[in-house]
Order: sequence, then C-alpha cells, then structure tokens
Amino acid sequence: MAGVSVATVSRALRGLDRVSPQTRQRVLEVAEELHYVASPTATSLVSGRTRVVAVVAPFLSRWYFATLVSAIEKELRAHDHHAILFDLEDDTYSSRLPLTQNMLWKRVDGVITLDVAMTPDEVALVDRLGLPLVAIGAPVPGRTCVRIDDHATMRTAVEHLIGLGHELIGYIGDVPEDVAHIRAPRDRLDAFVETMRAAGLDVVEEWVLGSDWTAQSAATGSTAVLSGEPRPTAVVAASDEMAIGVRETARRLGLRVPEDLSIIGIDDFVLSDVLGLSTVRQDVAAQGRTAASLVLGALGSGEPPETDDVVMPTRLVVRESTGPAPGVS
Amino acid sequence: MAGVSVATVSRALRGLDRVSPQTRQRVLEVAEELHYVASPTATSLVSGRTRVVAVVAPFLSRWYFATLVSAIEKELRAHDHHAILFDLEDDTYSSRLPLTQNMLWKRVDGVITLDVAMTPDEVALVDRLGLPLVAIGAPVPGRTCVRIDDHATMRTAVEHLIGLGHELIGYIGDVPEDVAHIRAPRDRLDAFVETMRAAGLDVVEEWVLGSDWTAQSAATGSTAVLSGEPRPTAVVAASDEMAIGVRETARRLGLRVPEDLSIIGIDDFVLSDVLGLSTVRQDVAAQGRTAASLVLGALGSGEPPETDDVVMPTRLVVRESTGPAPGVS
DNA sequence: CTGAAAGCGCTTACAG
DNA sequence: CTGAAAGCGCTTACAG
Repeated sequence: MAGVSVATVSRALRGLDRVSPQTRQRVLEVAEELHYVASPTATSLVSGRTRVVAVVAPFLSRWYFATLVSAIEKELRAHDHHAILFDLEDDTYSSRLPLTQNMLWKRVDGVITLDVAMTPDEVALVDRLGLPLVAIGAPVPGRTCVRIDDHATMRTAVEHLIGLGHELIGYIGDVPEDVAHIRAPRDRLDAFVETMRAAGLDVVEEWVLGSDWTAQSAATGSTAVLSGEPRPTAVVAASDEMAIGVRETARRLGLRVPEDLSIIGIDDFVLSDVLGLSTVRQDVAAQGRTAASLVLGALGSGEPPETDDVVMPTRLVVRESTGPAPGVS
Repeated sequence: MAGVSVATVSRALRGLDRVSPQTRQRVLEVAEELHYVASPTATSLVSGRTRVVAVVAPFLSRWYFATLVSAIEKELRAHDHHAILFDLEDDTYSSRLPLTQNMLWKRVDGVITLDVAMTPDEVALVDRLGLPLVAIGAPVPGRTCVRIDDHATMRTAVEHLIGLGHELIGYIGDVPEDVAHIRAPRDRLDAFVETMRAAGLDVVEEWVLGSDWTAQSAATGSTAVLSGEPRPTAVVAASDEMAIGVRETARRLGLRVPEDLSIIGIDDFVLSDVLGLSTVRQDVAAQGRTAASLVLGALGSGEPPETDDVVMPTRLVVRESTGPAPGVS
C-alpha cells in the first residue's frame, strides 16, 4: 500500500537507517492507518528471541509472590518484554509441579525463579536450553540470586527482643524436612538458635513451632504454647503473616500485646503497618525489579548475569507489638 | 535421525493417524533422546494460534487479583495454554495504563480482564483483533462477565447487621468519581443505601466514608467517625481488607468488637478467618477458573463465549466481629 | 502410510 | 536507498 517492498517496511518501522525520510514517513503513515503491527511470532521465528521471561513460583496468591510478580512484570514491560507465569503449586503442600522443557523451549528468553529450590534436573534443563536464570529468595546453584541475608535479618529481630529484656522467647516458622522445595528457612531458624545462645539464653524446644507459613496455621499452632505455663514473653515469627496469627491467638487468650507478649515478624507485609506489628522489613518489590534487570541485562549483552548474589538490606521497624519484657522497665 | 521426513515427525509427535505404529514409535524414541520439542513460535506462525491468554489487571499485588491470577493460570495450563500478564497500575491511583495493540496482536488468543473498566477504544481494539474476551468483576460492554451480585451481596451484609438490631450503621468503601477504571463500587454503595432505607433507617452522610480500598486508608479514614459522638454501632466495609482497617482503629480507640462496634466486610480475604471477621464470602478462585474455561471454550469452538453474565453465589459467614447492637439482647 | 513442496510473516544478507 | 530471495521451524494439502 505504501508502494514499497516488505523489506523496506521492515526497515522503516524498526527505525533502521538506509531508508529515505520520505519513504519512512509514508510507511509510518500507512502503518498507522492500517493499525499495522509486526507479528511477534514471525519476528521471534527469525530472531530466535521471544522477548518473554518465565516467572516461576511455588504459589502465586501469597503476598510475597504477588508483590514480586507485579514488580517484575512492570520492569520487564518497561523494557518491552513480557512475563509469562508458571504457578508450580501442587495439590499437597509438600510437593510441587516440575519445570518442564515445553514450558520454556522457544517460549521464553530467560527465567526468574521466586523462592523455588530447583532440582538438579531442572537446572540441567535450563542449562541445556541456554537460558539466563536469576533466582529470588532461594538460591539456585551456580546462578545469581537476589535475596536478603536471612541470618542477619533474623538476628536483628531476635536481638531487638533481647534488648528489651526478653529471655523466654518462642519461635514459629520451622518447616518439615520434606518441604524443601519452598524455601530453606533453616537459615532463619539457625540464626534464631545462634543468637539466643550467643546471648546466653536457652532455646526451649517445645517453643520452636512448625508452620506452613500461613497466619492460620500460626494461630492454631501457637495456642498450646501461649496458654501453657510457663510461657514465652516474646515470640519471633519467621514471617509477618505468621506473626499476625500469633497476635490473634494472644488476643483470644486475653494476653495483652506487648505488655504480656511481644511479637515480631519479618517482611513488612501489607497489613503490618496498620496492625502495628514490629518487623524487620525487606523491600520485596525492589528484589523483583533487580532480578528483572539482571535477566534483561543478560539478554541484552548475551552474557549470563554476574554470578555473585545480590544481597538486599533489611531494617528493623519497631511498632507497637514489641515492648519491654514483663518486669523490665 | 529417525530416517523419516519432517512431515512424518510432525504427524507422529502430534498423534495424528496415518502413521504406522513402528514409525511413530521410532520417532517418539528419537525425540525423547534428543529432547526434541516443537518450537511453539514456528507452530504459532502456521496455526495462527499462540495458546496464550492475556490477563489484564489494574493491580497485581492485591489479594483479590493475585488469587484470580493464580486460579486462571492453573486452569489455562491444565488445558495447555499459558497466561501472560499485564499489570496496568499507573503512578497515580486514579489512572491506569491503556491496553494497546502490541500487547495483544498475534501474541495472545484471548483476553481476561480482572475488574478493569475498558474504554470504548480498548473494546474496539479487542473487537478489531477478533479476540474472545471474558471479564471478571467489572463488566465489559457486550462481553460475558463472571461476577457476583454486588447488590445482593451488600444487602446480605447490611441485613445481617439490621437483624442484630443495629440502626446506626456506617459505611466505608466509597470511591471518588474519577477512579472509574477500577471497579464500580456504586452497586455496593447503592445497595447499602437502599437496604437501609427499606428498613426505615437513616443513612448518615458523614458516616459514608471514601477509601482507596486498602486497610491502611480504612484505618485512617474511620478514626474521626469512630471517635465522634454519636458514633455508629456497626460498620459495613465494601471489602474485608477495609474491615480489618476499621477493626484496628476500633481497637486503638478502645472500642470492643463486637460489644461496642460490629464490623462486617465482603470477600472472605485470606486473613478474615484467623481474625474472626464476619463477612459475605465470594469464591474468587472459582471466578478465575470459570472465566478461564469460558475463553478456553471460545478458543476451542471458534464461537465467542455466550454473552450472558455468570453470576456466582456469595454467602454470609458469621464470625466474631458482629454481635447484637448495644442495648439489644 | 510417507515425502516433497508450499506457505505462515517476518528479517537479513546480497545485489543493484 | 531499495528490492528479490532465502530462511527461521513448523504444518498442511497434495501426490504417490
């Protein structure tokens, strides 16, 4: 319609040089009029690039993951890429769906994993396909990981309580061995234990509680300990959502927070601020953006992302749920 | 490698007939060995189908949207389709990014909108591209919408409070005119007003509060009303997240829930159960699945989805945040 | 039952 | 500066 060849149209539309201004102008006008947009599938077939990045997560509906996905999608789109989603949630909490070749092959240019512990087979698959991969949260062997320092973060939380005079401190967020695919909260539990010991405090085994990391399970799981005698004067939860569950149990049992029980979590969940929950804040969206730029960088340069982990800072946010231990002024 | 033509490979792998069992067997084995998977971009180019559905949302990180996305992704993947995400969130709450042709053209086979009020231009675009579209929440003119009956849902909530003897009832969840793109919560507010009037109760204008539908804004926004005199004995929130904000403000002001103040929301948000919040429950995941099957059905049949709305049921869930009005036994 | 050829809609050397 | 031709990796009639 513009009276030129398809090759010229291609060059004009993509802004390559070696096209006369008049021709370009004409092509642009006709394209506009016809609502012409080049077919991305045809473009992909010749370029070998899809401009799509796979975002792989064990859950999608939980706050942490949804926040990551949102941040990643925006960063990608700002650079003319798209996010395709893979929710690996399975019927049972202790297993997840595998990542397969036909999710990735010729479908995406790169992969971002959200706190998923990849199996060796999966890592081999991604390697074989030559896809750049950046992990968030749970590291993937040999790949760059954007994460927080779980150990230091937990230490900050525990030391805050110790600084307030607490000596009887419970913990919630232990996870059974078999759910290794979700996250390795070992670091957090280890840090709890170490920090307690370093301060000369006992870790009471019955006060270290398991949970599937939901508020619900934390509420149920903490009932026995909080209604027992003796009971902890403070609880540290490995996530804010669990902290909220514990806080609710405390309320039900008639324990005042923080007078009778101090509670601190990790994350700075959406509701933590309104609820006045003390926490150690991590910037989840920033982790998503960083991971997205790293894969974008790898796609641009052809080099895999630098292999060093990117460790993002966390910081203590003291709100109303923590206070001096009973008897300490 | 299997000693046959590419045409035969194509037929064998896709399970078409007119291939001898031996040949098929051989092709399958070699494919397995080579980790061969057909390139989806090449397949798309000839079929004109991408097996990808666009999921368009005004936010991604909020619970309602994340839950929908998760459900949609699973339903799509169960039928060998994929979800590509478009988060239309803009810098300001009262605007959003537009849907453009290059998000959709030859990139997706269908569209699911999550509570986005499409502009006429956007509807025209989707029409021009011939894409089946199913809306969730906010309807799109002329297209099937999966939703709840906002009016009846709100009526259920208000009548629950009235049944408990409440007469002084506040409302939170009004939205300024200019944020029309997010949701039309008009129905809910209208239903509130109508139900109150039908029961012969006054709607106190100062008790109808605006909010951006976050817990935070509800907590802040309800402070004045709850500390005023007279004050409502019950508040109905257009969403559970706002109800949680109100509940927190009540707690801070020393009002007991439900003795001094009853609170009910709508949704049955993840935390509502743990927090003991009365609500009118909607099944968000089911709406996502339904919308996904509708577009899948349209893609399979070539027919656009039936144009009647699918109205999903909601039901009252009474928990601890609502009780008899003060002075009523 | 199987293969050769055309074509899906682009981009990229290669000529001119 | 512009066009004709080849090719990306498949699928689909059409022969045989």
